[in-house]
Amino acid sequence: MSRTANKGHATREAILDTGIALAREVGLGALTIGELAERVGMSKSGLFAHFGAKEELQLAVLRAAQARFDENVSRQAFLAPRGLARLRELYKRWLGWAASNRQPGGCLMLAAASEFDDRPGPVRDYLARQQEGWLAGLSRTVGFAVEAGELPENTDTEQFAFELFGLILSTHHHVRLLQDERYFALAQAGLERLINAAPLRKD
Amino acid sequence: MSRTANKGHATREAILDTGIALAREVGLGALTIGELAERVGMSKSGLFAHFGAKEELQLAVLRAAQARFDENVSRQAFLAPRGLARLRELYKRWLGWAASNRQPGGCLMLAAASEFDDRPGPVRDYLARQQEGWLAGLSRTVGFAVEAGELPENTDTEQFAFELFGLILSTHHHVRLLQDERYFALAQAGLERLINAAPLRKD
DNA sequence: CAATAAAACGAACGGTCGTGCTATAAATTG
DNA sequence: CAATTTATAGCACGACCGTTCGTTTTATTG
Repeated sequence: MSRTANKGHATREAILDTGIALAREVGLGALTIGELAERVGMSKSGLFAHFGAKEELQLAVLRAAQARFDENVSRQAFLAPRGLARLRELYKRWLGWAASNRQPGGCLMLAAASEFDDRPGPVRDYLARQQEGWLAGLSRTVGFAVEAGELPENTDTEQFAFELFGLILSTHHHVRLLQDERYFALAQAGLERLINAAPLRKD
Repeated sequence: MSRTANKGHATREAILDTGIALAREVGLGALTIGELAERVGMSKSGLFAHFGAKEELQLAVLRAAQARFDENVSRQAFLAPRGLARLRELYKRWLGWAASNRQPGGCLMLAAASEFDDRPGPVRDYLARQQEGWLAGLSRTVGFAVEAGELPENTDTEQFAFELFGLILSTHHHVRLLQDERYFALAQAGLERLINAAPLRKD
């Protein structure tokens, strides 16, 4: 028996697919097994058996969402050459992912982080670890632009990444809450200002 | 009978006080009447009678939190003279309010906005209207610094406010999720960069 | 095809949810 | 103090929660 070709794996994938969508709508904490089972078209207990606990379902949904993010944002952006080109591509795809109003719910990871940042446990731990990794990757991407001579030698890459993250968050917040796509232009202007007046190390 | 000296008003205030704290911990959507009643020390139905509906309780909690925010941030900052002094004071108090790890839960309005930005209804409407007002006030505060000659004449005040908001959000996100107060320094550096390299209007 | 393992189901559990209703206790008023 | 309004409590409701368990259906294997 191959590891991926069994029935269980297939339905599990379908559950996670719908689970991501549902969690986006109601929040990861408010995701309920009954509602999810109904959307998938199976019984509550049948679905439950795949995870054994609500928390495991939440973690599985987060991991699945993370995988989709990596595919659509990180991996695609890494096809662009190191430097500003890659940074711009990453920012563009990240913005589209996080703040797109196309489908309801915005970015699941951002919403979950806001929801769980005060609830100790595996979910919070997962989100924190993932955030650390993402921030480190961002700094590295900025660093490549420095190495390429496209940003000042003494650019503070961590500060740059921190502010870049703020631009994404502000766009996410305003686009989603105020339903005004005009804020995408401000996000773009913010990136250009970061590039043209990059934060420098103090030393 | 005076309007404020009756018993009902007093307990209602106590309920909202505890309600803010509880909503910070579990989220506004997950705030339950039973748990809140227990914390306040009264019966579920007794508490419920004050609001008549869960949604009214949520709105009342939000309004109460808003009032506290206005007192501690806006009103205090407006004691400083117009210009960069007021802007810095506002930023400092805002940061302290939103990202302080002193008491659990962070900023209720930010958390609620993230939670309800996809759930149409009175709560969402309230948050959106409040956000519009706050953003307009921010722009005005930046504008005073322009009028005072402390920022370039053609400063884009909306862009400035948008990016300022991003710095707060990024600090909130990182301080709360990663439990690292080091990010307050990045927030400060971000403000200085905004002031020293302010975004300019394109025209 | 038969034997076996995996997956899904249905019913039930103790709890908690928001929300009525009715009665009692407390505060306010004349 | 008595009358009356206001605030609180108690109880019950239907609905849904996460979880368990035994059974039945469906896949996989030899």
